[in-house]
Amino acid sequence: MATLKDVAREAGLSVGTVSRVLNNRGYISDETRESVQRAMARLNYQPNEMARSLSRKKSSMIGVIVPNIDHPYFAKLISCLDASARRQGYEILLFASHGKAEREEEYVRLCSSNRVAGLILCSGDFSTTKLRDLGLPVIAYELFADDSDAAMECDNYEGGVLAAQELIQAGCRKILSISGAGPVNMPADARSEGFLETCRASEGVEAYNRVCKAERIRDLDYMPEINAFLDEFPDADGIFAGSDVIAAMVLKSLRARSRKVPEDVKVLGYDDVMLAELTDPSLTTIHQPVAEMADACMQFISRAAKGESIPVRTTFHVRLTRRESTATG
Amino acid sequence: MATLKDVAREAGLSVGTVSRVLNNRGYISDETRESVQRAMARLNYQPNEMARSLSRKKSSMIGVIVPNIDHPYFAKLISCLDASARRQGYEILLFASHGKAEREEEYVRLCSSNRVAGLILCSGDFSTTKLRDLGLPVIAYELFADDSDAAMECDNYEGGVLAAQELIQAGCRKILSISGAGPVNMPADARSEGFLETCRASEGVEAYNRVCKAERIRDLDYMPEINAFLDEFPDADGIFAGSDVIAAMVLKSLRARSRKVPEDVKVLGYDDVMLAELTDPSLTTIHQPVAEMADACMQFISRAAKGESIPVRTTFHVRLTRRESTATG
DNA sequence: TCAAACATGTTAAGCGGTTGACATATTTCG
DNA sequence: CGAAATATGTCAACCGCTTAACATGTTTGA
Repeated sequence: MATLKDVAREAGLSVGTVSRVLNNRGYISDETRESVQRAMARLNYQPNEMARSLSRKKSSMIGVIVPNIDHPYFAKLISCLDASARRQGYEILLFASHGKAEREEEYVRLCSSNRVAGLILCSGDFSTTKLRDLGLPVIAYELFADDSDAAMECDNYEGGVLAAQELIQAGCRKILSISGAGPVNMPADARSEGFLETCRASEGVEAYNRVCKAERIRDLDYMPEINAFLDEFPDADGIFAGSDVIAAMVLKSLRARSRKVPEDVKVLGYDDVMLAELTDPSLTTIHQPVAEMADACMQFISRAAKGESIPVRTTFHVRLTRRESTATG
Repeated sequence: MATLKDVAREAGLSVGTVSRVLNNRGYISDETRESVQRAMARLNYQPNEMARSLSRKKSSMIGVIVPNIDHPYFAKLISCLDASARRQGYEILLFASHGKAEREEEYVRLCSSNRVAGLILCSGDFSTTKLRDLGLPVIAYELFADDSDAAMECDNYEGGVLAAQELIQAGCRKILSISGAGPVNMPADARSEGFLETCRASEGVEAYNRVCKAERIRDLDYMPEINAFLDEFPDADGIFAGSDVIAAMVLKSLRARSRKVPEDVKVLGYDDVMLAELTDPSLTTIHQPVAEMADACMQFISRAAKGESIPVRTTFHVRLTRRESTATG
């Protein structure tokens, strides 16, 4: 594979000049620039990014650690991160922790070893981890990490409140919240808080809370627990699910119980992923502005790389997207 | 950030010895090994992978190019690739082409620039591209690339045949195939071939074929075309969808038309992703052994890296997973 | 006309780790 | 006992690119 030196020889110029063309630095005549570009084309030259990164002491990769790639929410998030990354000239180095703390740590180490330009953590609890030592911008996406450079969140409490209001307005009086806890505390836990507090503040509304086991994030098999919860509350007339995936499974479980949605019981999801439109009935859900959040992550990393300071915490509003699963009348 | 030299100084040893410990090479006493490890721990040393890669002229990253990360099938594929990659000590550098040829080329270039250890192409048509020049193992996953080191496929024709047999056995006589073409020719096109040929070889069965526009892969919004196709064939009693996503949308469209599945019309998907279990009715679908295929990809890259030769084409069987959408009686 | 600005070259150090050549000890064991 | 195996050190080249320092021209323009 051709090197800078080869290109310089081919173009009859010095490596310095060729490097200047490559990096758009210093004075270069159009003529020289073109001559260099032609030489590069002739040799099919591809600059060695490893060497450049080594020299610059920073790569153009962004580490992304999620619990599960296969989960529609994270798939959507990764997709948005990818789009924003490309726009800023970054690439994505992807890792799935499957909710295991030791993997999360290992992947952080790996990213650090690869001298990524930034790290986006979407999995785990780093509230006690010394992330500052890494010497690179770290963004905590919907998780606790006191030591991160920036926390990126939705207003989860608000989401819970919106969900509760919707169900109550739709006439539900015995409401069950089924959330899929992470293996650790996370901002998303505030959803059920907001939800339950709103329910409890409401006259004549009973609200219950059930949480699926943390390890479900690995294979997304929430069904056994959902079935158990629905057995426990066979007469609930409103269900708030912690994600659209859980909501879809709730629909399935209710179907098996011949309970009609939304007639007998209303269901509300969270995330607003494609799945929410494809279920029958389609899911009313709390929409998270994932694309905007992903873009903000990348912008922040880009700015942090330039030495600019970035907000320590950024919170986005969520909104309710109404579909069939909470329809009335 | 500490370097090898720092570690050597800290441990009172030479860089050569430390490097030997790091790479598990040559003679090292347990005592020295531990002393080095302690020094590394004290300094919180993280080997610089850029430098190692530069030296070794190869990174431990695998480039993966897919059309769309958000598509459940590709999300599943990426998830499996990630799992296998980690097992072999590789990381994943991920790119979404959104079906655009110029991006595919750019990403191949980027991977090459990053000197990835291998490249897995799951998007595009590289049948005329000179991939050999890249000097790295390239795997064509369900796409045409004559110049790749290995083609990884399912028996798509078989999938079409299985689908046709299922619908015909279930009593369908006017059958429509709706596939989501890629922007280019791809092995998956054989699905509808196998399907149509099987239908046409069957007495009294009418079969039609409709293809969604290529660019739908970008936003996965197949609905307008699905609606048009179902308007065109309002009395079809069997529908074979090119993916579970399309099948789920077909279900939705049929629902709006008050056509009961499976009573009035049977629907069959492809891929067997989580979505297939969550729709109502759940989807009979053609199961692809994605995990096995992903693992084979990584194994091959690993072997190719050792200079071993790998099969130029590997084809996996598919199988039918029967659920509610084709139930009879 | 003369200092900037422009254009290019040469040289060399540095990024951090790998690797091989070669030198020296000390152990081990047949 | 002496050769082989073990254990470590020194040194230097190399991977491919960046960058700064410094030199040397050629244009420009006030």
